[in-house]
Amino acid sequence: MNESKRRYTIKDIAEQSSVSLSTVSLVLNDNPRISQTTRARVLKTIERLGYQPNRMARALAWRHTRTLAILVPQLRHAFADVYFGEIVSGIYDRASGLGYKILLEVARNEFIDNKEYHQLYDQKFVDGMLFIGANSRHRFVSELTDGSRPFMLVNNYSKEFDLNYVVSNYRYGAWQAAQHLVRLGHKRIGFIGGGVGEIQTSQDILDAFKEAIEDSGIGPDPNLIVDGWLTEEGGMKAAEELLRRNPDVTAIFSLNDRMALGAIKKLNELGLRVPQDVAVVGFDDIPQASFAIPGLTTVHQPLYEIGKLACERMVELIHGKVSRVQEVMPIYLTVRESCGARLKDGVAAPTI
Amino acid sequence: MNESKRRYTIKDIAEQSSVSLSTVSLVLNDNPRISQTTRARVLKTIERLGYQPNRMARALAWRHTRTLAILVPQLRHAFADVYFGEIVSGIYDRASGLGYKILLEVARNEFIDNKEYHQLYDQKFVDGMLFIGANSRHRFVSELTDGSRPFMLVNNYSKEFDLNYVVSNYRYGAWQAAQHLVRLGHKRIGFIGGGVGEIQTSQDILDAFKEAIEDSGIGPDPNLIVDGWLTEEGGMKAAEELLRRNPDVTAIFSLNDRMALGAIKKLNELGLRVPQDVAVVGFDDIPQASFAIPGLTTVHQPLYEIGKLACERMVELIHGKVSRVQEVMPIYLTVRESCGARLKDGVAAPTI
DNA sequence: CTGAAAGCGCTTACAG
DNA sequence: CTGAAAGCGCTTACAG
Repeated sequence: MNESKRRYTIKDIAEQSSVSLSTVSLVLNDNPRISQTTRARVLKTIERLGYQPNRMARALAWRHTRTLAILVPQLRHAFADVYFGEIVSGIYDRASGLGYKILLEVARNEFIDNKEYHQLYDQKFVDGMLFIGANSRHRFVSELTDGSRPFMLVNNYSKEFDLNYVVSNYRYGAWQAAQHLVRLGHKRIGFIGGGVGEIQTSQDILDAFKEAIEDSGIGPDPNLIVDGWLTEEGGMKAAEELLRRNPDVTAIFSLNDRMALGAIKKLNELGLRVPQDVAVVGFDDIPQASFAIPGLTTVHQPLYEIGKLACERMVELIHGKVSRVQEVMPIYLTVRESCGARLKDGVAAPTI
Repeated sequence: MNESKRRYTIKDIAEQSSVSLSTVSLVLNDNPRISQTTRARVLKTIERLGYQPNRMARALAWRHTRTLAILVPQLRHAFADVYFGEIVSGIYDRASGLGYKILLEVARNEFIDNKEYHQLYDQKFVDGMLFIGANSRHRFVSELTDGSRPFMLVNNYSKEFDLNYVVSNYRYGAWQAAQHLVRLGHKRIGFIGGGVGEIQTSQDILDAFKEAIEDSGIGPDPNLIVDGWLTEEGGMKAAEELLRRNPDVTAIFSLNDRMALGAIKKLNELGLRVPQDVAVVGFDDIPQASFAIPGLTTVHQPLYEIGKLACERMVELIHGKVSRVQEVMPIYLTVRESCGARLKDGVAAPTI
């Protein structure tokens, strides 16, 4: 039951198999040079002793660790945010299949000031890093453009720096959602934003929203745009402010689901019905969106798949199979009840 | 901008500082034996070259990595579950403050079959492991009882095995919630469970629920107990089944918030008002609970704090400062609107 | 097909 | 107060 205190090393295996250290190492690495018979013999004693090669020693000799870092911005309880969680799950699952371990990192101030984004690579702790949720204040990413340290933005991109990324088609998604509201006859549509001007994809959503609105002949109105800080609390406050400034609003486009859920909560408190009095559409399609009351119409982002793809490409980057990855994933509107287009559950929404 | 390809090593620092390797290593480890002057000199060239010690080499020499693994069960997109996410955030934040890195692991079949729960330690990949969400099928934990490999159950415990854990007082929490419902006059109270018989804390909730009900003179009724698999979908199905079997139900106690939210959704679809027709209480107090409509009355678990404490104790375990940790955290009911005790927002609930 | 030796980049007794 | 040397546990040319 209780294994002996000292772990076995390659030396033990060599001795007990009557071969050299090199030979053991070579079979450990599936080198075809070793004959089947000695290979089998070595494998047997490895099995018998339950030997596990020390990964630190291998990493030191190999100069890589088969470990990837997932980096997220410093937010309150970042790992409890479903948006990040879905992507992390995708990355983890793919990494696991490819034999990679996942290390968690938060872009705290010290992380940036101490250049830990370099240290992680240089201390040979990770082979690559995936950044979810980067914003314009994370200027250090500019030091990761040259490709010497495999780095990627996940579901985000940069116009300023030439970085690797996998991102969904935010503009098209936002355009679809806005068009949907317009086609439903709404003319006074409020916009609850978050991260606009700081997060490229937030900017994209707002831009596409404006474009869709104006394409429909509805003039832009700065009064209809408020900030909700991407949180439920923020969404509540934003909805309140929006209604105060524009009592005639009949629809709200929220830049993410968390704010949309907050907005619905506030609308409810104000005695306004969703969607009869005010229609609401969100963005992301987090799992909670479908269990909200009413079910939230929102732009579905394939978060988990984005995570998987990003991880896969990252490993290709590490192995030098590709030198640049800049991929855009399709994205579509999921119609539920909060926009009023669907009257009965189970009935497909009219695309008009 | 672009650093030279080869990273500096301790040897470079030694040469450029005109000292030996040992000396550099000793200042790296803050050894007081080194004089202030040479120490300063070495530090200067470390600074100048931007030298970073290779962590793999240190780990090899030290025989530990200052890395902790967080283990979760194999669930669909486990890291997107807010329950886990809150705890992970707590562990991460504390680990970060203590200079530890966090590695993610899922208890997949291969993880168990290949004894990766041993490998992780024996390959010197992690110094300790924290398991969130263990259930009775994870029998491998029995091999982690002897303390040779620092291991801990987070917000869970075992009656069968003598393991380290930090857990909240589930029984008392459940008892409070059940009592609350009883005092509100409910006599036909449905119970939506999940993991009962597999997860010790789930069993505890059910036991405490039954106890509270029976203490109040209400006889037990197996018909009132259904399984909702701990998910929103499951909660919806469970609520439906519960109402079908017991049209006279006036309250529902859900073993977690996710199912409670699903139950409310289903009640809504069935045209039943919460709390007027059916009161609902949940368990966990995930962030979403307060933004649900109506706000969910639920037992607040200090998930983030539990994660922090578990991490802190784990590090003490690693350093041999403690040899056993079995701590229970207090827990209390948070009253919102879904139980009907609170009529207006902002008004404190009567404890009766 | 196999082995001896140098090397990966540190740490830590042991001398001095 | 500082240095030479052995060691942590592997891998990988280089010989043979």
